[in-house]
Amino acid sequence: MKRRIWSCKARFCYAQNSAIQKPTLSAPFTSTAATASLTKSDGWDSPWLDASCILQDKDLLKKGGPDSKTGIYVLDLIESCALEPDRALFTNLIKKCTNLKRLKEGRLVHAHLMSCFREDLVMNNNILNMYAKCGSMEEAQKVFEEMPVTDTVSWTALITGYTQSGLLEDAVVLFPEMLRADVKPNEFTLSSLLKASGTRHNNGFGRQLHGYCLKHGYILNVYVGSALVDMYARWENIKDAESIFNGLVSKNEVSWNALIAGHARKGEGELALSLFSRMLRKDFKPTPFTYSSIFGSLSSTGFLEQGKWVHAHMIKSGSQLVGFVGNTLLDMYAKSGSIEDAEKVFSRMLKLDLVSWNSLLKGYAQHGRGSDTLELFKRMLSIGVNPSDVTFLAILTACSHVGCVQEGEYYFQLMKTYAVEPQVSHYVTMVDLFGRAGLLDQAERFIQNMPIEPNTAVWGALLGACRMHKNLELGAYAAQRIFELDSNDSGPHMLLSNIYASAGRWDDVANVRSMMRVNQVKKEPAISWVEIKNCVHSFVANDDIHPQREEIQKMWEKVSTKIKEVGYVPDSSQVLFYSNQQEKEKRLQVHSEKIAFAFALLNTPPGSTIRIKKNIRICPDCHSAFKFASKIMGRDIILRDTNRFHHFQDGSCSCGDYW
DNA sequence: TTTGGTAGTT
Repeated sequence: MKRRIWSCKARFCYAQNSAIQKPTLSAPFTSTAATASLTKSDGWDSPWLDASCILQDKDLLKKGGPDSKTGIYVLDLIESCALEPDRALFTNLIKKCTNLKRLKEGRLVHAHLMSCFREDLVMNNNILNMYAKCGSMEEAQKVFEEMPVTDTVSWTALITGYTQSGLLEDAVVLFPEMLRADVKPNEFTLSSLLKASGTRHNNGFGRQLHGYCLKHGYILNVYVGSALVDMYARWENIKDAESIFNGLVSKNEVSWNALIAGHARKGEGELALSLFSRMLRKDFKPTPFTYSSIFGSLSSTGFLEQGKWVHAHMIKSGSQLVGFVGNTLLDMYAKSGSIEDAEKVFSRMLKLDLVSWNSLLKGYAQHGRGSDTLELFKRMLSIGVNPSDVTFLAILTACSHVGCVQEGEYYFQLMKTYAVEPQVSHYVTMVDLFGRAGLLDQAERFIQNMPIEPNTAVWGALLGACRMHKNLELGAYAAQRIFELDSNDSGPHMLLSNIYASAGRWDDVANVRSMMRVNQVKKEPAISWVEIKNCVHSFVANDDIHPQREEIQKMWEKVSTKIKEVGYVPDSSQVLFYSNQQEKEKRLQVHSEKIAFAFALLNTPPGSTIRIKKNIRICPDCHSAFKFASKIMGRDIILRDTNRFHHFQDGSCSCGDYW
């Protein structure tokens, strides 16, 4: 073994130093000068280490050999190649470097190759592909430019390299150049170019490619077909994606996955799910990509039953809880309000990565499980996982959610220790933390001292806190800062209007409302969803077209009477969206989540948990009403609003009123 | 005798 290391060290130095000549065993293996020059010229830490690592890296030896064809190890391959250049062995070796993404070793093999296969088209294509796959596009381009002859494979390898490195423009410009050089693209070239086009904003080129594929019959190829479906789906043009998909002569799992992912990205969970069922009926087997898309699409809708059904399907089909599927499943459970299921997934995952830790941390934080968040964070640090900006956002959210101001400040400082630069979202959370705890002045000072320019979200956090603590003056100031930056958002207008309303300043309320009319600010309707027996029902405030309208009305009146008896006082602000006192008396607004709650009471068995989702932030009045209702009606209520969960149980809420 | 398409936590 020792002999091999030394002899190879010598040859590697030689290879780098004088690549043109044929390598031989008589190379100067003790040449420290050669080693030194390598260190300088190539920027390697130690060429000796790089050379020997190919021999000592058990992983490489295990993965790389013994070779299935020749039965010899990578190590032997290098030796044999150096002694007697052999086409098949060299090809094998460069392919191994490509597959294992071993750029440094690949360079060494390249240096050996230059002496004997300089003019060889296929060998050059192999080398070009190695650099492209290892992500070194400069070297790939250089090899390409120095090749005496190029063919479709060379161009394709280069295009694919640029596409996979995210250098889309570089990939795309090669297509006309290729045609000018009279080299014909094939199905490999086209599928790669279509992939690049899918992530570009310019649709014109993609459509031209589509035309080219139709004209030359490439549409029959399953790779080209799937890439076309994917391209249109990424442009959010699901209609065209679907019609191409339906017209495909040959389809496989990837074609289905491309379309399902298209629906998933648009948050169309039900459509994604119906495609999933169609896929099963046609005897296609879902892959990890399918499950990942489906779980992702269901987590954006936030409902549980259908997600559980797909999870059960995955278990039955024998699919392992691998990598990214585990993470999307965990995230789905956390976002659907079942943090217990998210914990189970976390504990059963074969391999945890940073995303897994962050997902559960975020889940805990959003569910108001402050101490669980911090304990998990400590566990994560103790096993040496490096926290990211996402990790710290979850930690700060947890602190804000449970009102731990000092801890929040501590963790904000801790970010420096881990060299994590605070983003604007971290500042927003800190303002939220101070604001919810009623430390409004401190929140304002924090904003004034920010090293980056505060945006509308930062001022919005302060405005929200002012609404909560009924601070008129500071609220108006924060709102003003927001209107300077963006005068079209309805959220801050409504918050400001509510602040004035709760103080009885009707003139100011009217002013804000007229300002909204002048600026043509439209309020998004508040919608609440509730899932009952696999079916999602949606409600808006003052819903008066629902078939069960009267029963719902009666049920809410019953609940409302009961909770008023034990101390619930409706906040007057809930009716202040109306412009005057008269209108207020004419119509009493019942918020959409209350209607959804009454509907769920009518349609679910006693004792079962009610899960509601709302598209905007829950108001203090509803928060208080649900606390009372959970006790009086004996129901657990899990309510998800814009970014957090409120778990109402026996008269209290998981967020400890830091809503 | 080398080149291709599908998922993504804040």
